[in-house]
Amino acid sequence: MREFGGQTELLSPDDVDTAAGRTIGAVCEMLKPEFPDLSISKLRYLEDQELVTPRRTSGGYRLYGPRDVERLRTILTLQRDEFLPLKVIREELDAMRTGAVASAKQARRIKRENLGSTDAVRTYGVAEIISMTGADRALLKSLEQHGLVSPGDSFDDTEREVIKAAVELRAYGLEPRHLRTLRVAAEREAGLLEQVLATGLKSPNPDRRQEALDSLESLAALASHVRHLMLVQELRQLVTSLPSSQEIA
Amino acid sequence: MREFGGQTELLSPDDVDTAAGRTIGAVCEMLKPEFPDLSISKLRYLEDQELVTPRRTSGGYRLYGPRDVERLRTILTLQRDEFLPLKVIREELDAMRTGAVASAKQARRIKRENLGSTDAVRTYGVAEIISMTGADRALLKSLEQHGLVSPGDSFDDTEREVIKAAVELRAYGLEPRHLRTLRVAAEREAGLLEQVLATGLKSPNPDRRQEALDSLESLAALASHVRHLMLVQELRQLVTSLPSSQEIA
DNA sequence: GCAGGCCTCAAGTATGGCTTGAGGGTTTCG
DNA sequence: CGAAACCCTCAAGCCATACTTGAGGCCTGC
Repeated sequence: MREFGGQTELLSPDDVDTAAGRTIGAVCEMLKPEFPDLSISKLRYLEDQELVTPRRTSGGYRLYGPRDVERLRTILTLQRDEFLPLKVIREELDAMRTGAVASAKQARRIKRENLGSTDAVRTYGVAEIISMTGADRALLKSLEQHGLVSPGDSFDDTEREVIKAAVELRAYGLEPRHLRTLRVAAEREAGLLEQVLATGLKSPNPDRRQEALDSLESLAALASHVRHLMLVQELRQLVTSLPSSQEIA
Repeated sequence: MREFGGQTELLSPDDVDTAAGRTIGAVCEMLKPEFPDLSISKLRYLEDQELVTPRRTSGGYRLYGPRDVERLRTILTLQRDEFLPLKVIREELDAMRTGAVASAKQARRIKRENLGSTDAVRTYGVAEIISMTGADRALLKSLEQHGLVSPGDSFDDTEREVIKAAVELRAYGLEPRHLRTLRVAAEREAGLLEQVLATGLKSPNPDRRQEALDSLESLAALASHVRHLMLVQELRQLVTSLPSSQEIA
């Protein structure tokens, strides 16, 4: 009873006897605290939908290894927190090299926003953008001066979003000059990614370029994810170091 | 025929005659290019679900003002790109002061991850984390040295995510030392936000503190959104400045 | 060797997100 | 003023997604 050559799975003290994998019931129990409405039938359903494919015993019992469990966790999180339909989850998970990654969402977002065929770029005039976003001329000017939107009197969809956000941020007292920080950060991040893929991106071979481009999307998604996590950590620390934040519980 | 005292709406040359608002059919036509499966009945349905509430003519016709249209755009985008159910879209939109914002998603994410009651913090040991993420000891050490995870032999959920991402990033050649950039960026961003809310966060008055905390979430969401947009801009620029990226179209 | 757990497969259910249709008023434009 | 085009409400229907239930039966471990 140990004939799996696969991964020796580095047993931690408390799962020595589950080294072969867990049964469906065990997995269900295990994940229930985190996902209370998980059920055995749901686990079976997820397999039916090809979201996980646990090994089987010779008798036909499902055996979930640590990776399967981890993948399940990802799936259930994506479903619960991001509301992604199972079909989309499957696609995104399949699209990534390793089955892991909870940053799948970011990837899709960047993909859609990035090189989406240059023809679909609607632009807006000043008056139009003002009525759409609630900005005023001074704000536009200021955003332009701080490099958050490109100079000129026409704006694309991304810029419209930036402006909309800037309007809201101003309500909190954040001015365009504060936002420069964000721009600088983005520049650095882009630089980092470019550096990694520089050779591929500049290759005269279109296939290699396309490949580098695809990687760029994955990389950007992952990097964004990490940065998001870092921010969360920072904020948490900031918050927990407050006087007494007890009486809200 | 001009008796709406509401907003004078800064007419741009091409919508002088729609200053009073657009009829349902006009709105539908207008948004169709962007959202091809939009229909009149869907627009009515969205009102039924209380996602938009256009004004009415005395005869009962719906009249959509620019803000309504913008809100619709937000709703439809959230639905199409983020797969959010209408109920959630409504809640998030309602929760924001201004009806605008496409960064609603980020807000939810940060909210959930942030101060989520300190008791639910499962932690993982080294062996466990290695089997879950596929990391090795050297990577863990390196992440620790570069400040991406806290020192010690136990990891929380956020750290698990960071490690998982780091494993993937390494496959692209990005090492922990590169990721320091991200950490620094996050620190600055957090600093920025703290600065804005400093007084509120340190207030002895719990109500004010809670208020500041709520603001912090909104702010973090908006800032993340802006930073994301900046990154997209950078990447787009990076990509379009390539040799000839034509033959993919 | 049997209790408790697991298997498949087919059918049923709940919810979300619309569409359709009947019956009837409103606007616009010549 | 009148007709064509457009819009209204409300009730019912429809389709997909995401499961659950149940019948009939095999697996595994004490």
